[in-house]
Amino acid sequence: MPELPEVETIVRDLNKFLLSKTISKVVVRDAFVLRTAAAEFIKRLKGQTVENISRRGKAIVIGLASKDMLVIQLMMTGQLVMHAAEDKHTRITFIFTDGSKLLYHDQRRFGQLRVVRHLHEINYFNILGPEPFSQEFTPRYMRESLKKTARPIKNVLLDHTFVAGIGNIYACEILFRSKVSPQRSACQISAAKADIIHHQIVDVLGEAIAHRGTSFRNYRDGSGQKGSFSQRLAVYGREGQPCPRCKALIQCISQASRSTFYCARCQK
DNA sequence: CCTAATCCCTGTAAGC
DNA sequence: TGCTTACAGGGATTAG
Repeated sequence: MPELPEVETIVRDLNKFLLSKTISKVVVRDAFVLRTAAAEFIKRLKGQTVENISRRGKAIVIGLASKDMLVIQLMMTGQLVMHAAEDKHTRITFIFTDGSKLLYHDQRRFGQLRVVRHLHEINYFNILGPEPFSQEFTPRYMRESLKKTARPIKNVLLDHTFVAGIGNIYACEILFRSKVSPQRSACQISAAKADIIHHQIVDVLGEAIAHRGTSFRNYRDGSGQKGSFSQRLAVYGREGQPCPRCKALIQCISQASRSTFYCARCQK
């Protein structure tokens, strides 16, 4: 379940391994993850040199010499790894002219890989909100956005049209550190609290990137290694364990068809 | 327009 | 032991 910090870690790894490499061969072992014809996908990648690698939201964007872009959305169980062995979950293998390989693994096949000329060909990029680390994502934007809706704050954080890149794990952790209940209606949150949540969004995501992400189940970085932020999770996956702040037991509830972990005593 | 619910997929774990 | 069922959740789509 890669969220922004995990995808950012992978992109930084790929920038070390992949830049300037030329694709000599693409092996499509499972065309389902392409959602388009394999022949066209292969044709547009073969012989192309990687010019740049970036991230937008939870999507990986690989710029090619042809000015086409390979867009990869890992969704829940997608992995993009160098120096790994192929197995039954290997859906696509990219082979480079220097003999190295990049594997796309995906246990549950929710991920998608597409080659496009412009990002707006993929609807995801058209509706995506600001990047948390961008100048657009200001405390003012945060306050104004929360005023507009009565939805629970947890659901708003998960809404990628509001801000890009936050998933279930970090939404829980951000609200814990902000001492705000995930069930609190967004429009009832004070300006001061909105500022705190804004600050925690930037802080938690930044700290998670510094720890190379969170490996809860499937996530692995570009080298197949786990991220260490998992050890710093205060509430996620900790139902029934004592709150690190007040020792009350962490609760698990369902919101927007996702599990929410929180401390009912110190998150108000 | 806004929001909630449902679906996609498969490995793992819990329950009978 | 072995089968069945529930669950994990990013994002598109459908329903209300």
